[in-house]
Amino acid sequence: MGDVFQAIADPTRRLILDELAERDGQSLFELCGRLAMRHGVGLTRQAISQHLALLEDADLVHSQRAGRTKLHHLNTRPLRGLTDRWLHEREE
Amino acid sequence: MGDVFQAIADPTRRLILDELAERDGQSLFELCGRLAMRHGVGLTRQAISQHLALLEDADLVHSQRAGRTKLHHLNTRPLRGLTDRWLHEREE
DNA sequence: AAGATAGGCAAGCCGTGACTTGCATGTCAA
DNA sequence: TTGACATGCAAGTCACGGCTTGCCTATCTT
Repeated sequence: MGDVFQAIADPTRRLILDELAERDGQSLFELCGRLAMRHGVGLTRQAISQHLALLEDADLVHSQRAGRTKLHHLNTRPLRGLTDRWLHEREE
Repeated sequence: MGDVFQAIADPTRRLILDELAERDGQSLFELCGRLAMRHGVGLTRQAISQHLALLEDADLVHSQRAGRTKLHHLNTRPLRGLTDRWLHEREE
């Protein structure tokens, strides 16, 4: 299981999470298109694919195959309480 | 101003934040010692110093000079609501 | 003033991460 | 079955990040 902190360290990966938060269950091609149109991302399909693999490894994205396409779903559970480790200390 | 996500991506920097959360206002030498003793960090003083500079650049650490020593203080404000960007979308 | 202490600056090494290119695999339509 | 479409795999390039080494500056003590 990959490191969540490292997964969200990359700006492109944060944009991917943004996109999935707005429209869940997108395919790889769909994501490439929308990232290019709406966020000015000029990356290759493979680049996005590798980012998705890393996000999956960090359990931030779940995938589900549907024929020859692969739908990607956002999983926000690893994000909940991520920073509590430091915020809670200040409340005492 | 540096990127907060990138700042907390490094495990050593997260340990530094842990240390400052537990005991605020430590000097560089103090941090080096406690990181070595309590967390098994075997890094040079310069390495820790560079991590601190990056944390300061991300506004996660404030520093204050006291004579020839420099005290470091944790600033958790940039951490508050860091992940709301994705968590809020799911609540609608 | 001189030595010791706390920290800063700069250059260099080295591994890793981001990205591309090229080819292979699998699935759907005609 | 054949061609087009969606994705996966692997190798290679390239730049950046983390770390070290060496030297310099500033402050306190005696």
